Amino acid sequence: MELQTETELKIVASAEKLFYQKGKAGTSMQNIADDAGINRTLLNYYFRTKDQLFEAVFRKALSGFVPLLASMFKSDEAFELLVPKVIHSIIDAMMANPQIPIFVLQELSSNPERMPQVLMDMGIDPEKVIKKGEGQAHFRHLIINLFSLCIFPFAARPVVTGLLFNGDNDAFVAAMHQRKEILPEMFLKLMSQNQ
Amino acid sequence: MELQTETELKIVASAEKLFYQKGKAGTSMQNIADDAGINRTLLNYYFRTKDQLFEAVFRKALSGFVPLLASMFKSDEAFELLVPKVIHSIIDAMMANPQIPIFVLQELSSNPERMPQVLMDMGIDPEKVIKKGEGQAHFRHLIINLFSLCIFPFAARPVVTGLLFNGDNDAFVAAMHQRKEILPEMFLKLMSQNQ
DNA sequence: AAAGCGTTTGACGATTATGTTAAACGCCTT
DNA sequence: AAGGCGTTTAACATAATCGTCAAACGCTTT
Repeated sequence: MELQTETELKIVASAEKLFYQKGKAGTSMQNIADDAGINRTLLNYYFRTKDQLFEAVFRKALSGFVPLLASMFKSDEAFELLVPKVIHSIIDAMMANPQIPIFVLQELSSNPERMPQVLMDMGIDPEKVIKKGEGQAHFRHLIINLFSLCIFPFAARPVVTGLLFNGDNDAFVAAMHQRKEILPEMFLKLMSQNQ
Repeated sequence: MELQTETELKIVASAEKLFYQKGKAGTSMQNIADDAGINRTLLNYYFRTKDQLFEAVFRKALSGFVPLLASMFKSDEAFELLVPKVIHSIIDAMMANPQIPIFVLQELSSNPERMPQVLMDMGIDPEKVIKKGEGQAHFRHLIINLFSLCIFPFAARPVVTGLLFNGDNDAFVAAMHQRKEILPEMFLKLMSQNQ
């Protein structure tokens, strides 16, 4: 890995901000350059093409979650102990970067052919994931539930805030903090249904 | 409402398909015209501008869910009776149009200032929604849970399919059908935790 | 057959986006 | 002070996008 120059960092920061907000096609190289306060040609100097710049941003966005997923599927801990930790980690990650889920999901939805590569990068073997859950009834649904409950509120943030919190963003944030404490209990209840 | 000509219907169909897939900025008028097999100028003839065409598509996308949400918040039925029905309706709606959640959420995330207008269109008064749930502990979290559990799997479809179903789309669909039966029970368990 | 009307088409103009190139700049080394 | 190297800049070439307009088309009405 090469050392990153200051301009390079500014570029990535602005590119993240704008790509997250308006998407790849909705953001021009000029937009990014303006936001970073630099000449547009510098983007090409450092990243060659828009595609490559986007790729860098996309990979960085993924890199924040890969360890979370990976730890989940590689750990030897029992589900009951693992779940509360995972919930905390995921929600904390979401609070830090609330725009990432929509960004990543939209990109993967547009280009689902990316998935195999993404799984590779994550170092996750789907076969093993499935094997790990063979003991637990409705294993797949439980995994889906776990991530749904943690991630969706952020993906649907404007709707949730508008509908349930009267547009009050602070209230939303507070609720998400509270959620970290409530969810594990709820989730374990939900797991036990078929035993 | 005016009667819709055949070309108009073709335009909307192609616009939906492409906007859903690649977003507003990622889709050109030419793309839509090509997909519809017509001359590009016709898009302007029928919808004046790209913005207006997009608006038509966005509203139509919303219109599929508005009644679901509205019925949820307007019904007099007890939560316990309402929930299973709502779960069925939402998942059925998702199966019919799996791309809509990402599309709508991405648009609302990019332009959250749309929310008030959207709520207006839905004929929903947030104040009343909140009042309705005052009796139930963690009311807001339960609402969030309900929609998370139903909608998120579709928003994250490529990830879910890749990670849990080995890329087998039919398996995903089957699991979502199964989910309609499983979720109500799970959810009601989850609700009862604080009583 | 001519006129009229809504629909469709091709061509145009203005704007914007991307990537390349060659020159300018700044700084460090010799 | 001169040369060298990485960085930054301005200008250019190419292609794509969007909206408009006037002409062509097709079908019905007179």
